[in-house]
Amino acid sequence: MEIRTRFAPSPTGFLHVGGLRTALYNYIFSKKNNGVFVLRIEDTDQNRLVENAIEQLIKSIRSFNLNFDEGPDINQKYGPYIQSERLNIYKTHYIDLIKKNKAYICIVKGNELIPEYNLDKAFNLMQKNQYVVKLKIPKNRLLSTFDELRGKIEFDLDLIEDPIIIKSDGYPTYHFANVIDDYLMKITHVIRGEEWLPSLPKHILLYECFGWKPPKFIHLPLLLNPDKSKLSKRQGDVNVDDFLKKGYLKEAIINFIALLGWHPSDDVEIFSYKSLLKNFSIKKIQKSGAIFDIKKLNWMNSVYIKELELKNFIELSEKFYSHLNYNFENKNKFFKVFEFIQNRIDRLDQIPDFLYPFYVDFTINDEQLLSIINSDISQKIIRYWNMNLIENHDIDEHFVKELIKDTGDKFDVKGKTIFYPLRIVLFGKKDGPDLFTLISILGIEKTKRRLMSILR
RNA sequence: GGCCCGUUCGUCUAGUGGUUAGGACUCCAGGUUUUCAUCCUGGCAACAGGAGUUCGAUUCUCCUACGGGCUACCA
Repeated sequence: MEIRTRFAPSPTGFLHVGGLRTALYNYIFSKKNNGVFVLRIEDTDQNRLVENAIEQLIKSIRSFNLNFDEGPDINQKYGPYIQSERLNIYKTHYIDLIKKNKAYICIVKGNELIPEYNLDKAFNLMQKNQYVVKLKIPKNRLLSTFDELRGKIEFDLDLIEDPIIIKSDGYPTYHFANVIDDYLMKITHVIRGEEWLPSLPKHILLYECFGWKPPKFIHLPLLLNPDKSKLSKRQGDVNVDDFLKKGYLKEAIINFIALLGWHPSDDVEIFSYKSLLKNFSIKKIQKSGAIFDIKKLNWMNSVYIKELELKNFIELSEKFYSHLNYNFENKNKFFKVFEFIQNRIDRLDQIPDFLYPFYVDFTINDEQLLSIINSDISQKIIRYWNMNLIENHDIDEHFVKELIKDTGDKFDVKGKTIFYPLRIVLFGKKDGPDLFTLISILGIEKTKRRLMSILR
């Protein structure tokens, strides 16, 4: 049988990292099995709709290459794929349930819901009254169901109240729409968040009422805040767009969230799409929640950044530096700068800070740095370098190394005593690129200008 | 409160009826880099607790504790 999975977000905002992980697992599982991945929009709460959210969601999902085979804008095989466009489908189904006595209506009177169990009366009242539809939960029954990860789960139905399946505005609730659609869209595996586990018996019961075979259920462990509560805004970013804006690479994000709740048997940490596809297995999904640890993401992101070809790195960085009005005409310098940067950042939004000293004639204000460059020995060293760096001479790595050695011999100093003042003057910081790199990026003219500018 | 789910280093996790309980991130130390970062090496650090089953339990069962989720005309 063809494997069919779905991702079914509500258009209440941007794509959430938890949502992205759910989408990813659904996608990978279907693709691994040569199956079909479906996108369905669950917009049955008219109060929480956010403008353009559907477009945004679709854009985000596609930008991570989680290409769905069926969805609102592609391949309408079992469409429409937007729930608000399926109201008539839900209607025939709930009418069916009422007729079968599996559901009943309640007339809305102010804050009260008054049930009407008599069929004739009910259909009559429905003509000119506001009503909701409730599912009848059988009493005195233990419902036994199954989650592929957790095994058998039992629920005492006496503890569950009759849930509303159709709201008074005519829209279905999640519980109802979700079951109807998963069935009609021939979904074989429902992979969704653990927060749905408590309502599983309602869903199973609905399948029963219609006489349908339910799909397999896999309830994913939750993504957690550092304090172990369900991942939310307030304690950091949750929108994938925010991560993109900070310069996390898509591949790194995918890799990282894939490992939040899943890991194969070996010690590998870095996974491409291909290896994810190859290694993924539902059996290896974790049961307990996973804290979203930004430090590990940062590390992983830096790994992905370092692996990039310089050309690709520059290309991906474009929107993080293009707004700066620096003169990037000197391509040789430009490449050298980025080569240097690539090894030192873990997020692309850190690029401007590193670009700054190379492209802007900064002044040094920090007390500590000033006191270093103003010391007698520093001034002597800087003057010595200014004398020895001569334009039109070949200033290569060897030359700079020799000059460092000379300086050490001449002034009887070494290490930081030499490097700090020079680097502060040329780069604005004690630490950073080695002197040869620095000089070769700045060029001899600018190097000398910076050296001279602080000479007393 | 009730119901459901969960519990291996601080974090993400591997693993097994008998292991020195493995890896990664973080942190620390050393080396390389006459700075820093990178890189390399090493180190710290975990089976929630109690019963039971068993020759032997981190692993199987039960209980407790703790954590989380759900408990809407939201998903």
